[in-house]
Amino acid sequence: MPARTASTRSSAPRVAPSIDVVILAPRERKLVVLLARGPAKSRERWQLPWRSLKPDETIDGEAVKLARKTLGTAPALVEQVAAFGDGRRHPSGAALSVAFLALIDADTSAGFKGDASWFAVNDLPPLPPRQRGMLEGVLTSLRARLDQGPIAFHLLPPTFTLTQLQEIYELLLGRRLHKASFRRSLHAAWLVEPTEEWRSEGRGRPAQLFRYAPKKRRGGRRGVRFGG
Amino acid sequence: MPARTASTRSSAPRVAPSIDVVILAPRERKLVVLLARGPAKSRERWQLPWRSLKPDETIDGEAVKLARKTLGTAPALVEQVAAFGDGRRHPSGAALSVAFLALIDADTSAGFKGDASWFAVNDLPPLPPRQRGMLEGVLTSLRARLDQGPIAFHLLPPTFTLTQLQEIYELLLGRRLHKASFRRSLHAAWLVEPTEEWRSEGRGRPAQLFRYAPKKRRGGRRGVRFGG
DNA sequence: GAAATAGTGTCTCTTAGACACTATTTC
DNA sequence: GAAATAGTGTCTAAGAGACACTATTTC
Repeated sequence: MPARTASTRSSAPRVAPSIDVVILAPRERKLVVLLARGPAKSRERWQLPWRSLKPDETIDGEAVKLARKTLGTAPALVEQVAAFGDGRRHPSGAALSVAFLALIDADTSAGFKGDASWFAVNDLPPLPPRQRGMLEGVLTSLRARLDQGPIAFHLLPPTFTLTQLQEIYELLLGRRLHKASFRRSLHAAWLVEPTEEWRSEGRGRPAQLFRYAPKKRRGGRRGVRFGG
Repeated sequence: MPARTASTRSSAPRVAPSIDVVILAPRERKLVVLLARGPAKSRERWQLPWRSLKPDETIDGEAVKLARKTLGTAPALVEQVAAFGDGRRHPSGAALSVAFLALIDADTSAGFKGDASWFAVNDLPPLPPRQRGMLEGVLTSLRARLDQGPIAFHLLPPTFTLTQLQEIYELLLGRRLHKASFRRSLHAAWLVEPTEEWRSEGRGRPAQLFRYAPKKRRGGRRGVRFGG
């Protein structure tokens, strides 16, 4: 394992890796992502928020700072997804970019005022090619991790109705879920607890508000899934 | 989104990101990882195989080359896991390292001759701290992805017995599985097909050999899992 | 025949999904 | 009362795990 010196034989200049954040929120039954305006010289008008990594910085720390700076608030969750070092173009010119997922709830995102704008993930403006791939990768990873941990709760305010929670799952999974079955599974997982409050939203019976409150009761895993 | 120039305000020198591979194989009911000797000056005698990324290189391409060079053969699978840019020490001195998983079957790994050596993942020599974290991360990710796709098959030769397959799953999951249930699930997933061959391994009834042959019959997804 | 390993049939229990219902609100 | 939304009870079907069995080999 030779300890390579940082020689620059190659034609391309050495550029520090970039950190890119995909900031997501639910909005009117759509997933929306926060995009920032690119500099005037850039080919694409909109870009994922990014910055270059300097030596001595940790990627997770810088990703949190970048998300907070773009958003004006701290997101409910910031998590690394993957590195992208294909040959595709990135505004930084870096050979390597690290994609981060950040989640924020609808209420907080609605209060957002800043340079950046929200776009539905199904209806996006052109993005630099590598960022396009990063966004796809983040969404795929988000769906895959949905059943691994309680990430969906980060897209909701502290208290929420069970219908809201189910809508988040339906949004992320892209399919309808069975109401009674969804609630039974939720009950069995001991992830939420009811509050004393009820919310009346227009006509129809008011819904009880719940809060995320995981109990330690972890049932033994069952079965082996052979995913295609 | 300022397009930063590669200024070097910081005290630390700019070092290109590293690419590190975790090459795994099954061996006598243990998972083993291939470690290379570090250079004389390095603190740890053994290291994950790594190299520095040069501009214009794609990380996936270079990871495959690195795995092939270390192993002498092409691994059955090479897949990116995550970037590690915590402050921990890496032999390259890089601020950022990208971890790759590589899998190879027992037969091929047994034929390996080279500078590197195999170590059981439960009984490892000291590694550079960041590499230690990378190895843990790769193993965690491998377990999590087991039910997402048929990665376990990459740890087996082209034909194998169902008992071998089950042992791989038990190795990766760290728990015993129920034989009849395992086979029923496997049958339902249409992932393997029997060959005409049978293998007699010492005493006991010979086992039929199977090969990996996924059929497109994908049943509709069921259920929502609320992972803790 | 004993020991060892491969492979299967049946029962039970859990749970996802369907269906149909009750409950509580606004209009 | 009609419409709309929240929440529940029961049945069914799939599948995971236990148990016990049969099958085929070596010694």
